[in-house]
Amino acid sequence: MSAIADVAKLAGVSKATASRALSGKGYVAEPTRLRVTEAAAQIGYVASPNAASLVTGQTKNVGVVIPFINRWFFAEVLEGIEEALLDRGYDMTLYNLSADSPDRGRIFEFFLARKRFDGVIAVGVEMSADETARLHSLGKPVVGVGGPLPGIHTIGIDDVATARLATEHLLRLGHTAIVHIGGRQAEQMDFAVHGKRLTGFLEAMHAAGLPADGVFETEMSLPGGYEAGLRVLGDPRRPTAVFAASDEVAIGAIIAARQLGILVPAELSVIGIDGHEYADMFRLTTLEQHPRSQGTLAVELLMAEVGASDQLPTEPSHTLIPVDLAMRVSTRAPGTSAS
Amino acid sequence: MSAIADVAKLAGVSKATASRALSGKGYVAEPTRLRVTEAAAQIGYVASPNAASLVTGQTKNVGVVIPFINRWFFAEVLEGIEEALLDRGYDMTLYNLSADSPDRGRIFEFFLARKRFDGVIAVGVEMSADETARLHSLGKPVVGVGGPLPGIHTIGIDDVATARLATEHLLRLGHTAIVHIGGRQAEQMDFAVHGKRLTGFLEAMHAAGLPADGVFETEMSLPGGYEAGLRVLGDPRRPTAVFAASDEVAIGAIIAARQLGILVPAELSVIGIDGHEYADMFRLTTLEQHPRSQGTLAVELLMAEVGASDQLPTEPSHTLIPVDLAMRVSTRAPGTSAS
DNA sequence: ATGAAAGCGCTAACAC
DNA sequence: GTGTTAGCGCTTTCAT
Repeated sequence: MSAIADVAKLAGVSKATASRALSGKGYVAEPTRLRVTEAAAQIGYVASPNAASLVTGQTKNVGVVIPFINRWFFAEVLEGIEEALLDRGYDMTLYNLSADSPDRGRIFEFFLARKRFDGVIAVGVEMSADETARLHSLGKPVVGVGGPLPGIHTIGIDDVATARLATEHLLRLGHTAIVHIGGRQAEQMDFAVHGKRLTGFLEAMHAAGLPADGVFETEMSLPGGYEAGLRVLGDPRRPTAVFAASDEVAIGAIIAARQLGILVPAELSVIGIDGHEYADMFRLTTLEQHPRSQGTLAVELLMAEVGASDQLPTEPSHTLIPVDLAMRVSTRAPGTSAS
Repeated sequence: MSAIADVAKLAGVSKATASRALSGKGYVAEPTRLRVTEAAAQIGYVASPNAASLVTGQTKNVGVVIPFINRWFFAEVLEGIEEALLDRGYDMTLYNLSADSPDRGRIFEFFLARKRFDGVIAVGVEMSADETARLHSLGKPVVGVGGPLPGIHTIGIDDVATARLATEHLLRLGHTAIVHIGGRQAEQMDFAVHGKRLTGFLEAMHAAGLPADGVFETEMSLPGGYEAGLRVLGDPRRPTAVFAASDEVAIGAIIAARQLGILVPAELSVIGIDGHEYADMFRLTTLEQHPRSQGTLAVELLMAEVGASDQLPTEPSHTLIPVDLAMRVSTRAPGTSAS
């Protein structure tokens, strides 16, 4: 006998009434509702989401596709999503989609095709037209975090503008020997993040009439920043400031600087992008991009679409998260020491 | 019409045969099987796991309960689990169970009660007798990572022994002024990890006939290690070696050391526990505890139980992951400089 | 080796 | 307001 039948019997009502009482949908007399909820509590009844999904089509589950778990920005977005989802009674199913792994195909063709979710959040995943089409054909809403994606609602920062902002901050302090350490252009992340941040840097330098020949490529990670930092700063004609394409790269570079006996920020200003919680510790200036809130916002966007699935789809938009210079600014004018 | 009915019609067989052909269970003539799989491929058929679960009770989904996503050890375990699960065609549903948040109750009483999974992996979560009982009553296998849990299979490292090993390594190098930086005893993590690692330290110091009064408590994180590092190393009578209760604390301490102009490892040896991938960069000696493999192993254990659910339950065991001194040893004898 | 029919646990029409 | 009935899409006896 189905579980809800037990509840119904115990409360002396029909399954239908029990269902209505428990789900809050449809008319149920208050005393009846009470008897049912009590009966449910007594047996410890929890509805089988499978059975419910089968008939309603709603799964109370959201799929998240993400390329990394163990990278600060992504982990943070994930925590934001998870918390927001939990609040709404949703489960989160995680698909760790390594950039160009052979699993990518399987995830789209098999895992996602199972439609175990009411919607999908793609974090930092640039989907091909084919992939978005496939997702759309499932008839489930999709939102993206990280960059514009044709046909779906997305949020993210303006990478070019952010990079320009960071560079301009250094310029404003009087730095002229500025170097950019960024991800390798040959191994772009999705949404060409490496390229966009480089572009912003170049734009700012050109606008200031400065040569922009100080561009160093490395892996977009802490060890990558470290490695590049050693290269950049080992040279006696080293720059007075570094704009790193991510906080992780920036921190790696700072570690390298200290390794070489260079004081940060007294002898070298470093600025990154992310608003990393460790920035203070490393004396790092960073631009705040609120990864946690990006996760929360993505959930809100998705929920709006989940609820309004029968409405006309609104024009897909790309919402830009405002990026601001974090309070913990510790960059200095060149040659300046203590604050 | 149900999707499998479409496949069946296209292949000219009954739903039952189509199901058998697709699932591989039951007798199907080879040519028939072929016709069915082709038909399925043609329509792009993927079985609805909801409907299947409803009748089989199998969900092809595993729930993971974990206190942090954004901490290196946990993120790494998670990636290991996710990969192993994906290989087996399983989905992973994540429950981010913050230590003592009010959500904890909700997760056990509501989310987990929904039984959307064939099993649960609890990572670094010490469950109360009540909680394990509740989980058991769902009739789904559970395995734990991090410490022994009564009644279920678990894996983890021997925290006391590992801490002793780390301390002994420093003693063997000739250090006598050794300090322990660990998590606050008042805010234990689950499984009393802080306490156990402290115990191992004290045991080794006592065995060596040394006073063990150098114990500093802080938050078990990178900033925590930094803060404690400043305290410990600011004192002119500073130690020659630090045993940190985790790599994150160790790295924080090293950052503090460099901030204070102390060279690591030339002037200060630091040892941690985790086998953190960033250890090299920080010149950190660390004990390898293979977090990724712990995730993989947990999945293997769980799968064994999922498959053999009708067998007699084997006696729950706690498997100790061997911990070894990572190759990247850079600790030094006191007062020693370059290698 | 294949098909017909029952039913997993629930919700949604539709009657009353 | 409440009960009756008919499925949701699949797997699984049980016949054949």
